[in-house]
Amino acid sequence: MQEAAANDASWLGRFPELAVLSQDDRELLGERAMVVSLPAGQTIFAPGRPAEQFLLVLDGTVRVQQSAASGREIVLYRVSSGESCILTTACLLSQDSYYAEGLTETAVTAVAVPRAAFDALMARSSQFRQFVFSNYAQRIADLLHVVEEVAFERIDKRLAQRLLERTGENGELNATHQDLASELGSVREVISRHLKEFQRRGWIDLSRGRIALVERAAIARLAASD
Amino acid sequence: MQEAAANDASWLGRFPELAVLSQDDRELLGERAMVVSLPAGQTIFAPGRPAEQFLLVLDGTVRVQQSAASGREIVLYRVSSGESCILTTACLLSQDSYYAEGLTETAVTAVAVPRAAFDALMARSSQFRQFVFSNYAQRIADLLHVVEEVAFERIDKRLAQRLLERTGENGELNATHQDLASELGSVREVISRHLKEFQRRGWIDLSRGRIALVERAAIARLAASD
DNA sequence: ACGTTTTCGTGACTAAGTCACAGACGATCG
DNA sequence: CGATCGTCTGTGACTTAGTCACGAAAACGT
Repeated sequence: MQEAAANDASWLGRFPELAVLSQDDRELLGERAMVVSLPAGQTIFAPGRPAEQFLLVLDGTVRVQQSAASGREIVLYRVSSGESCILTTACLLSQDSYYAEGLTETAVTAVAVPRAAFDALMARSSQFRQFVFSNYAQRIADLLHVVEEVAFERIDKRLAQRLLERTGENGELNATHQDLASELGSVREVISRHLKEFQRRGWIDLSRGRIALVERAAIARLAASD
Repeated sequence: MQEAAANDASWLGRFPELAVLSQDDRELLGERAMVVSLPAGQTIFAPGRPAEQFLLVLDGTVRVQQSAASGREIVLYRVSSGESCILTTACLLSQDSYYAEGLTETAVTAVAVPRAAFDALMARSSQFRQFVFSNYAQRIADLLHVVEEVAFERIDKRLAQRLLERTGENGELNATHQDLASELGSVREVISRHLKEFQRRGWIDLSRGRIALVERAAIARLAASD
């Protein structure tokens, strides 16, 4: 059995884009980065709190959302295994931080790269820069997608998309109507009425805090409708 | 009178954050970057078109917007003197580009930094990296702001904000109702009705393609209302 | 002056969000 | 087990936003 060194960097295997780093660069990450574990439901960044490290998620998911003063919320994107929190890091470094916050949705293990090591890698590795920029690009694309949906798409279509995205193998989803409303930046009443209508059409099965897909194909059709 | 060298970099004065670059780095920019002029109304980037250079705007403004299949549009942000187009550069480098496009709103002069020089500077100058990241942060903050507004704010308030933002000294704005609708991701009829109501209250003066603010204070009150 | 194009106005309708309140479910505790 | 309590869901009445269809008015060129 192989023993893991203190500065083990075997987690690098989770990030294919980092596999191309030089031996030196990998060693730097192994030495300076720390694997951290976080429980579910923890706020890992929020407005006003400076972000002092670059996080790479190994397991679990982090939900990044925006909350309005009214209490309404909208999910911007999720960071899951093999992805990074780069965007919000930079965002929170800026002076006027906007109201975005990150929450662990499940228990999360992540690699924390200290600011100094991050900067050193940006300086010496073009592959690392490539990794960082493509991460940025992905997140920006996610944000543009949110803008597009919220500005131009119907709520029933967006709801159908979320139901498909967020149900597991078994076709079930444990979420309240309010949870779904917060995903989409809408309100409970509207979501309840659409869910009711989906149920009336026999597409889903509703019970308290749980939704089961019955006619996945019909939902997919609505989700893909122009 | 001082003669400008072919590799003049006097434009660097427009970017205070780049003033701290070393002499070497400034020379690199002077040698490799090119000042370009673009007419108004030109598409400078669009989905599918690869972005092969990093643009720094010297004069004029670039409007970055998103267009839906339905024809509806929304302005994401504007890039003006002393700012850069960094965000969309990275975004368009990514594989699945979303529908964001950049248009020169006025005639624009800009500095184009080729990809290779950009990469070299990212490698050797921490100040340049700082500049790039703070530019990213600003744009991301802009996008989050758009999400917040479009998801949670009333259209009359957003319209009032835009009227204030986009009127000049003289309190006038040359724009059609459709133009304003495209700013906000809304539709002409809705904007027309709100403008009509503003006029009825004596806040503005309407004529074809032109809006004049009469009661700026009242509009500002609506724009700032919770 | 005439027809053309663009911009603007409006009514009738559908969709989304707000407000207020009632009922229903599920956990917990005597 | 049955009563109680917090959370979740259902619903009606209303406001705001967006859609559709059409027509009128203003600028423009010839």
